[in-house]
Amino acid sequence: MGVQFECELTEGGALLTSDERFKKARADNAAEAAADYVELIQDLIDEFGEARATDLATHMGVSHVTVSKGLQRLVKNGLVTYRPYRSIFLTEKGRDLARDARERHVVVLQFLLALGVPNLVAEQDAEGMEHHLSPETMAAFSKYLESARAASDVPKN
Amino acid sequence: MGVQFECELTEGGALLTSDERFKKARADNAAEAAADYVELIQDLIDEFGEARATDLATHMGVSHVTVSKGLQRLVKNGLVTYRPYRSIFLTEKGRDLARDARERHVVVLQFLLALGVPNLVAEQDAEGMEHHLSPETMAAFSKYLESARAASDVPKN
DNA sequence: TTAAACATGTAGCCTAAGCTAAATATTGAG
DNA sequence: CTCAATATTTAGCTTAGGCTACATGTTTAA
Ligand SMILES: [Mn+2]
Ligand SMILES: [Mn+2]
Ligand SMILES: [Mn+2]
Ligand SMILES: [Mn+2]
Repeated sequence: MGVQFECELTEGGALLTSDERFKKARADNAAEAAADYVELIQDLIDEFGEARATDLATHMGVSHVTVSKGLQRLVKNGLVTYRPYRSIFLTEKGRDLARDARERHVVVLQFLLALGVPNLVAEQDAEGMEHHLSPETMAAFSKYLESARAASDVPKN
Repeated sequence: MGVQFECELTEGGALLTSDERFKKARADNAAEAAADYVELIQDLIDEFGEARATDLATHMGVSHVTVSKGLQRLVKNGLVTYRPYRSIFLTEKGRDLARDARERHVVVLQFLLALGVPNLVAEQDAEGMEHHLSPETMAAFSKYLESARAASDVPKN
């Protein structure tokens, strides 16, 4: 499986590549829910000391039933532990994913703001984009962010 | 339905917003497949004069069965027409969506390249990101692209 | 003109994510 | 201590998007 038919180098350098891009995008989509869950769980823990299913439902705009099933999936995937009617904990793996998710979220958001995108819109776009950024693109965003800060932040010197 | 509980303005300007972001991201994900289909169909028509189901399967890296069902959904949503064993056509609505999808694809890709992201990676990230950009962010990307071009393209003057 | 190769469709299965309605567990006021 | 409010789970349904195996239609080369 994988690149079975190289690239179809369409002379014009046009867009006729192979399946890889699409597969990657689909995989990213599948991982999206998990990342959003653990990120939010960590946020709730940081702000309120604990995360409960109801809070997740409220903040994600889904029913509590959806959250319940979602949590069962997270447990199955080793990202979360919890006992019925108790608060939710992240596993080591869950915390790692949450940290990564938060990092992305912040970088993407700051980047969009630096580009001049209005706050609310930037929040929305970041929520979707954050799941589709390679390390290289993350690095490029960060780099831009730094130079943008350098240019405006310290007009001294 | 919608913003039922305004924003929970967490003093620190932190990330405790409400459900809207997540809902939008989910909707964008749902629309993603359709956009990718019509974009690819238009690309194939432009390059080869027609689009067939097999080609779609090959290029998207899914089985022909998945494409068959996908096409039925597209028909149901008024984006495509086709007769069994014949080539695939976009409706007016389908062409509009394809045009929009291509525009986004190009802008996002060019933007990432301008930021210094390597070609292959940029292709991949663009394939996912392109579905999560508001008009505002698109505009910001375009603007950046123009200024970047102005800075390097015409060193004269 | 017919058989093989190729393209498309159908049957039937799966998982993720969503939902409502209904059952059950926990918490908290009186 | 008990009953109501709140939280959680379960049952059972939906749609999108995948899949394999198999059936059927179309093209093409002998
Ligand atoms: Mn997100
Ligand atoms: Mn996020
Ligand atoms: Mn795409
Ligand atoms: Mn695209």
